Amino acid sequence: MEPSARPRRVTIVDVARHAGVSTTAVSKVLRNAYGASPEMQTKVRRAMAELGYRPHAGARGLRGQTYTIGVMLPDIRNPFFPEVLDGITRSLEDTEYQVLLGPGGNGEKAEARVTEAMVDRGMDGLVLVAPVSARAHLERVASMVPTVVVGRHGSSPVYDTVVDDDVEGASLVVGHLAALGHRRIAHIEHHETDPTRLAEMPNARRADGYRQAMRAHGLEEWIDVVSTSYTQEGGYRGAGELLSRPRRPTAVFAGADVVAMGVLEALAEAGLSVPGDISVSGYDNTTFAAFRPVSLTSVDQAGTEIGGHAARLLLERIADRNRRSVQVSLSPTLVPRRSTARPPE
Amino acid sequence: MEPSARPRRVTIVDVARHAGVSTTAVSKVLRNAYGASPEMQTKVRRAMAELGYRPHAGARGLRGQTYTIGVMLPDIRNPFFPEVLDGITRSLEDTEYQVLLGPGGNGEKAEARVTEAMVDRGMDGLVLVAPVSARAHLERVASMVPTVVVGRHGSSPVYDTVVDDDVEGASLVVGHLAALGHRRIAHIEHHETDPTRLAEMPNARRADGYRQAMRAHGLEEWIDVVSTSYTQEGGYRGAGELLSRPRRPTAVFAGADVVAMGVLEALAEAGLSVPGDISVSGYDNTTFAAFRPVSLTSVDQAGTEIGGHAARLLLERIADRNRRSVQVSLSPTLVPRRSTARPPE
DNA sequence: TTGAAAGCGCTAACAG
DNA sequence: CTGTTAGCGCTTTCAA
Repeated sequence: MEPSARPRRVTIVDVARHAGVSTTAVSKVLRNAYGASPEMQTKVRRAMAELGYRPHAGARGLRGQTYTIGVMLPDIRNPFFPEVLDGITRSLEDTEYQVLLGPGGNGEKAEARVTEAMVDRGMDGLVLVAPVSARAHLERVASMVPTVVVGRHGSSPVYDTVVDDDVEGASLVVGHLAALGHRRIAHIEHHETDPTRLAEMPNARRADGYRQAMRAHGLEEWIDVVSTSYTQEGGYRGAGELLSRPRRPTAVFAGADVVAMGVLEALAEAGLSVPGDISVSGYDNTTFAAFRPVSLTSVDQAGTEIGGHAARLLLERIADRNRRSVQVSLSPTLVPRRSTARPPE
Repeated sequence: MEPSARPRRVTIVDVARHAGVSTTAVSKVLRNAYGASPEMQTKVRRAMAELGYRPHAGARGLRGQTYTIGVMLPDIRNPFFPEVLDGITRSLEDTEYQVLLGPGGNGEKAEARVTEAMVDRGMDGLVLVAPVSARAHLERVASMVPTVVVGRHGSSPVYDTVVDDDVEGASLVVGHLAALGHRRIAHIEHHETDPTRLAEMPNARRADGYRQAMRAHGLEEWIDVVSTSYTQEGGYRGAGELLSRPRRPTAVFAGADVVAMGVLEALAEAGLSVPGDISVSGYDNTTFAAFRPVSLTSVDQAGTEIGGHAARLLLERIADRNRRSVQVSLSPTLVPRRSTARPPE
């Protein structure tokens, strides 16, 4: 292993020479393009194999495609996103496309940097997962490269969307708690100020769904929403606020599993038992929700399927850039666990 | 937003014409290369800004660099890796380099696909996190592009390594449990067959460290290692096996936090309390280890620093490809929580 | 069906 | 310090 041994890459020219054909021929075989006889095909393929040829994606991208799909994840830490990613990679593993991830970093600037970088690298298509960027930016990106937006409501003519029905998810939780006999059901939401995002972000939909469901169950007088953030700390603060109410809620619907963890922390400190004194539900059905000591009731979003749909839509759009935009909405399911039970007498 | 409005990209030629200079001049400014007067600089920069010019990474890569760093993560789900990633991106956010992730997918074939893809895309440097591939493959990759391997012991002349001292980590756990009064301390390890990997993989080091520490504490007669896998299910099976021993251990050192979750599951089913009946320790100090209902004693690996070192080493190696390889080893710390306590009388 | 030649956007080597 | 020129590896006309 000589550190200085840096052999020149095998190029299409080498393959052509080795096979005794033109570079054009090699290119055609490479792309499965029309106009290469079976004998030509086998000849070229043999040469490629013998030389260990690998096409240079950057060079291909200069004229054609890079065979690269970029996936922007806002937060690698959120255990829900890997599911989506799995769905995407699985749908793409039998294609020539390679998936590369961009760390979105939860902020408009970080997202802009990553999306620009992906465009600059000539990616053939983009999947943006739960982006927080302004819609104008999303549309600008989508106007340059085929794009599918995941986990954000609202439709655009230039990109496709895949979402899970957050209103329904919230309704499942409220329904579950109401059926157990709870009336004083509170909700902790992620605070959102930006007016355009307000309608499109899942967190806002969950809060809306909560309100709607409470009304549907005749519990409007108990509607109680605390605005913090979708973090453990947000859950902790939110729970603190709820515990200071004159009439405490008997159930807390946290907008995300991490939020629920903060709630559990606060309840434990206050000496309250779950679900004995208070029931708690999360959202996302993340890995740790299933862990024995946690056992958190949550809403499952079928991440794999979301990713699968996103990949399919993207391939379609790459094939036909002018086709009409599509919106896919999937239904969540409730996963009841030991953190929810009948309210105390 | 016309779906069909696809304006031609602004190129270096446009910038040159707009600024009234040569393309070479623009290229020099772009790269902060030597040989451009201050006036030239400002003129060109203005033109770039006015036209909204963005360099095409693929085209740049054809002659020079792509300004892209590829990071291969074996398993996005493992909450330890995001830490490493943070360290990398943070060290790189003030540079021109963009970080893109490749989903390694935990398998030699998947890893090969991703590393090849990164090489094909002309990436300037690679960080391979906890790769399972054969060393020969790692060296082949490293011989083509500057590479840093993270979380794998053993040194190579062609790539740098950054590891956390797993032997010491295991020793911390055993020391902690021994100090609490435990003697019958068992360990659940990840089963490893491949002989070359055996010496290099962190899991093997942890098991070794466990054995060494047990001896150092005069507890060799209680050495008890169960080989399963670093998964929740592996922990469940491992615990089941340990519970069937004639003399049950009073403490279980799981080689990873997920493994510990499986252990907790099995103990709960057996009606045993933690830490009342049995103490449990994990490894990695993942996010959920800190969650209130979990509160798992674990070993923290300073992932951010690991990532930071990896990025630094990579930049150094990109600057000087023939410099001697470097091995960095960091020290772990123990994070005691409520899952460990004195053994029952 | 095949191949020659031009060119994608940029950098490097070289002259001026 | 500046500009001209020749590629990088591939795809795409366009003739043959």
